[in-house]
Amino acid sequence: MQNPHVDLETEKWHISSLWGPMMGSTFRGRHAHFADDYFLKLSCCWFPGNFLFLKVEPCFFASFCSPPRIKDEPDDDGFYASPKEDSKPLKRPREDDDLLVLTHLFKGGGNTVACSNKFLLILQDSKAKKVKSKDKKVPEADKRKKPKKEEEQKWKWWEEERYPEGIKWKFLEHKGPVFAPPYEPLPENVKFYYDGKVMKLSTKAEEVATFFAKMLDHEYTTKEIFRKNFFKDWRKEMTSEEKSTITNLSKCDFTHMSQYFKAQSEARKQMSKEEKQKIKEENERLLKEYGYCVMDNHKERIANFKIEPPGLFRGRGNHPKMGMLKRRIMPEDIIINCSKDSKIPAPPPGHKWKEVRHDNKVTWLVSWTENIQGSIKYIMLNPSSRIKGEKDWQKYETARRLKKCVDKIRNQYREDWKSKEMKVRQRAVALYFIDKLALRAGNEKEEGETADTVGCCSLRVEHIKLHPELDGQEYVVEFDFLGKDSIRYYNKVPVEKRVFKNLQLFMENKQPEDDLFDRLNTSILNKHLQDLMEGLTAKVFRTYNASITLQQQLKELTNPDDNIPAKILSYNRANRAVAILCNHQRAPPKTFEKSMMNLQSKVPPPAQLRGSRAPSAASQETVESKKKAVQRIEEQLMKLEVQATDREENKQIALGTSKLNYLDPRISVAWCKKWGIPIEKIYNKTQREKFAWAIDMAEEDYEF
DNA sequence: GCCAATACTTAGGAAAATTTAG
DNA sequence: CTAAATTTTCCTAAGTATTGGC
Repeated sequence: MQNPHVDLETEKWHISSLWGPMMGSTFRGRHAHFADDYFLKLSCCWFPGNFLFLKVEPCFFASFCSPPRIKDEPDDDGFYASPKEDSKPLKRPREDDDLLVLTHLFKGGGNTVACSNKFLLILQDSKAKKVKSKDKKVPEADKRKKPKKEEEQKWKWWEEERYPEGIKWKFLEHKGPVFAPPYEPLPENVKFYYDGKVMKLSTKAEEVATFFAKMLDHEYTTKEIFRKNFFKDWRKEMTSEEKSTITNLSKCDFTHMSQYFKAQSEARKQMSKEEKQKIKEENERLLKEYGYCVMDNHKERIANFKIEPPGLFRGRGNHPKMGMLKRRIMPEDIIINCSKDSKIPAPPPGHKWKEVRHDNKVTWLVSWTENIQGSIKYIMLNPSSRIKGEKDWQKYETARRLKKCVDKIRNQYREDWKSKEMKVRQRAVALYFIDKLALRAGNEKEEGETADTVGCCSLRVEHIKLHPELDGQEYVVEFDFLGKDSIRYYNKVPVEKRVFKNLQLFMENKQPEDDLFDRLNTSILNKHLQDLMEGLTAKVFRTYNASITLQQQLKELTNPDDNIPAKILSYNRANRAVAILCNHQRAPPKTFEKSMMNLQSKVPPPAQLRGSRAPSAASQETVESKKKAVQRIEEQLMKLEVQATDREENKQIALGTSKLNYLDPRISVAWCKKWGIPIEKIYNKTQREKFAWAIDMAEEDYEF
């Protein structure tokens, strides 16, 4: 189908016999009954440029989904099959070259703009826009109902066949990134002082100075490294006169600038409703125009379509580069990735892209090189997109394959503790830590380029202490190190004697700053894991242990007799067990104590409960209503107590990270179905979008 | 085997939005 | 209504893992 102009004549009989149901009830559904054994899938979506497409695609009813493909993943492995289909599941073909796609205007015989082989038959007509704008106005009156239509139109990519290994898409079109707004010079009356005297800065120097001024309240602007890095980079932006005048950061007075920004942000808060509305609308317009792309016939949300604005770099923890200037990204820095046959995004007037490439082996739309670490940054799709969702699903399938062989692997590494080879022993002990404690792999990092943090393979002697006996336990290892994001990992763990002895051996004749596993790195470890199971890497253990823990904990903690809030507390506790395992911490909220007090004060005093109990003399009706009142209050009390407990236990623990990245969502979905918990109690809107695949496919008997 | 480059996932905190309390 | 509390979203840093060239 190379010819982009599709002759519709031959298809006419399809259309005419379809038209009635299509415009009628079946328009709202996904499948139109066309003949006894034949269905047409209808779907509709908006494209940039404001066209509504209605897509018509033949399909067999029983053709449901395929599991995510992992190289040679056995087919018997935990995929979801349609309940209607027990024998070999037919895979619904990917929407592809020979699709027939029509706008709803076809009937009217609009202006035909047939499109490329893989794409669409577009019928462009002013009516399309009319319908669109009408649609847009409706929500004003009917905002609450709006989601219904959208929900029904959601594309179930998980019911479709996957692409061959390595190919990420066939068609990709987008509008390019949104750049940071240009610098707006300060008003004349906002002054910068050097050595007590007013000094007018050049625009470039002033811009960088504002970055510092905006951070003045932060503790890190007092740090030696921050100030040194900042000052060095700031001077690069100065004119030669400025450079010769401004030689000492301590003589710089940014306070006036800082006050100005505070006033600005205060003013922003005080803005009228209309002004706020205007800003909101502008953001929505931006999102609508740049926030989506078309990837393989579907409009998909982009995660980060805005280019990171310039500013001062502040890494996490004790970062050697804190305070450095993160430079402004220009179109000339940008590499665009899209299809050859797509409309290539235009660079801003007077500018050029660094490069436009057409690489469908990668998922990113835009990339640039950042100047602090020299690393590449990408614009990619939202977690709700097919390309991210498929990968996520696959991740959990890999973890489930590990479940099947984890016992074997555990036996293996226990054997390896006795190996003659030092390398093998180190590998086995490291793997034991990764498995038991859910430690991260621990790649090597370039010294002096980043904060000093470690993972398993990069642990140093100074990070552990060995206690032959501690608090009545034998062979205790005390871990104390900074992990990812400089979050402290502190744990005292009793280990098996062999592990303990091995650790003693590894530490012999070493300095505190020497590597604990000097014969090991992540690449050696992962190569070994690859031999044990296809697709196995160190991080799969984290996923596996997190998910299996959630499943076990849910089984253990859920009390069938509990009401919904109590069951949710159990869920959160199971989630919490995982977060603790993965060491997902957070700074306790600033208002924690106070909000805890507030909660306590809301608990109705016991007197209220007792007082509600009616004396026996009361009429039957009164007794009943009083009883109900008591019940209501008790329920309320219970809810508050549960809430208080939950919050207290959660003080320093972040549940979000594990929920989003480590827990197979099908476990949660199944649990909700089993106990009649609405999914909204567990997942918010974003999370439901990300996990749409799991919500759609998992039944209550799902086993991880 | 080693290194640099690349691509992609995971992470906590800040800011914005929404909800609740007063 | 306003303000405070809480939740959600945004932001982008910081990890993991693979690959390809030597």
